[in-house]
Amino acid sequence: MKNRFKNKFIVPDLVLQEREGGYDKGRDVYEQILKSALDLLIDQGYRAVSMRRVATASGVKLGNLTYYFPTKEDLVRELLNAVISSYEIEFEAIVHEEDTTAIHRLEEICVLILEDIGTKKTTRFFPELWALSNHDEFVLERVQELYARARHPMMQLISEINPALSAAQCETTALFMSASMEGMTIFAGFEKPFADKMPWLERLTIKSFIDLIISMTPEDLP
Amino acid sequence: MKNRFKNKFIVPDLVLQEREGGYDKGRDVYEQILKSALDLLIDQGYRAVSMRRVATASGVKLGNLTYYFPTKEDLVRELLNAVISSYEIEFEAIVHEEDTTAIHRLEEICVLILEDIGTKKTTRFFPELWALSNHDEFVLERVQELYARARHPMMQLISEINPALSAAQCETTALFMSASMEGMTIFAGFEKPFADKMPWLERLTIKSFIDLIISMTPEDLP
DNA sequence: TTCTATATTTGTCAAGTGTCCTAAATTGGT
DNA sequence: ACCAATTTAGGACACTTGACAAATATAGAA
Repeated sequence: MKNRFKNKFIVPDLVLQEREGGYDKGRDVYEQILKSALDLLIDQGYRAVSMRRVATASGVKLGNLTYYFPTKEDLVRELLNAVISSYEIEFEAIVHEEDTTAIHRLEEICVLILEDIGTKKTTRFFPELWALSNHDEFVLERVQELYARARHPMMQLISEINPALSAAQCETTALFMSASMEGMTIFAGFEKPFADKMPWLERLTIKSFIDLIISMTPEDLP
Repeated sequence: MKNRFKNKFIVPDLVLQEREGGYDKGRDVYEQILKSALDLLIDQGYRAVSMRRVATASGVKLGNLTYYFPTKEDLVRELLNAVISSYEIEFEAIVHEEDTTAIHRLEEICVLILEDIGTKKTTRFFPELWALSNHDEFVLERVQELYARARHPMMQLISEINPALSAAQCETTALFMSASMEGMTIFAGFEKPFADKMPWLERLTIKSFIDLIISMTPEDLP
């Protein structure tokens, strides 16, 4: 339990891959640019993410911004990569906690995901990704890769809870669970109309997921 | 069953409220503009919906477009209204089918929603709405109003299946179900990586929903 | 036909967009 | 202090955007 809190504070909003050359100041500015771009995206949406706005928001001149990110596409891709990486690291941290029963761990994962959905960052960021992914192959692949990594620990636990299920069946079940939880972003995410109902949605989610996994027979799925 | 097909063909993509004055040709152009704007939104995303693109796509001069829609906001609001209205009409049609058991009707509603999610129009349109609703109060309210209408028939059937549940409990359960299904847009929607898995997601959805409703006790929710 | 409401065209405006280029300033190791 | 690599600043280009105005054309009832 303490670890969860720890993770929430340790994992930053952005995780950037180290550059090769460059001075120290350059890396600071690089990070500040992405941070400002993320703030802009979260607070005002993708429309507000223009080279000039990112420049002024990060206290950098436009010409200098194009030095770090020659094209807007470069900027956006690096931003998405950095943000998505932060989630991947967060999930990685959960996988390495092995203390209680499979059911309890699965419950913990669901709670963590659903509480993350209530976050401003997640509520604002992911719908933008979903919209972008409809017309941008790169975004689609990157997002689906993230979700695939999130499903992985769930699959293992599902298999552990109900060993009668095949790998494919566990995969489909994890997909169902993940999709089911993501959908709550729109209704009970940050400042959404049913944000106050999230605790009850969590209970329903866990109850129905556990019941489903336990009661599922190999005949229910191929 | 035949009615479902019938509805799919009868309900148009756009439902526009009748104007007061104006010539016949004016109404045709008005409709053509919204149709082109929708195509643009679906095929290329919200970024592509500019006054000029809509004008050329609909074969109308820019000046003439601003005659029908003085501002872009007017155009977008009318477009959303027209599209969302079409879904509301679709749901209205389902409510008035009263033939079989409550469980069977609930299953039918879920199947219809999930199959609609596989549609190109729905897969492309709603994520744009979700993203817009994060920074546009009008869009948020309009979308939530649509979902509220969609939950209404579900609530009634839930109450019929498990009469022990209170109205608030039915409401929360319907919210859970709706959110759960909407989330599948991102994974198994039109041309999404798991679009071929949709039939199995449907089975899991229905099984888990029915099991949840039946097994739920008044102590599970407030 | 005549006439008015309706529809259409053409052109313009200021503001914003992404991208590029060149010169200057700064950094940090030698 | 020197110097090359790195960072910054400023300006410019071609283009798109939303909004507006004035002139013209068309519809359809009188």
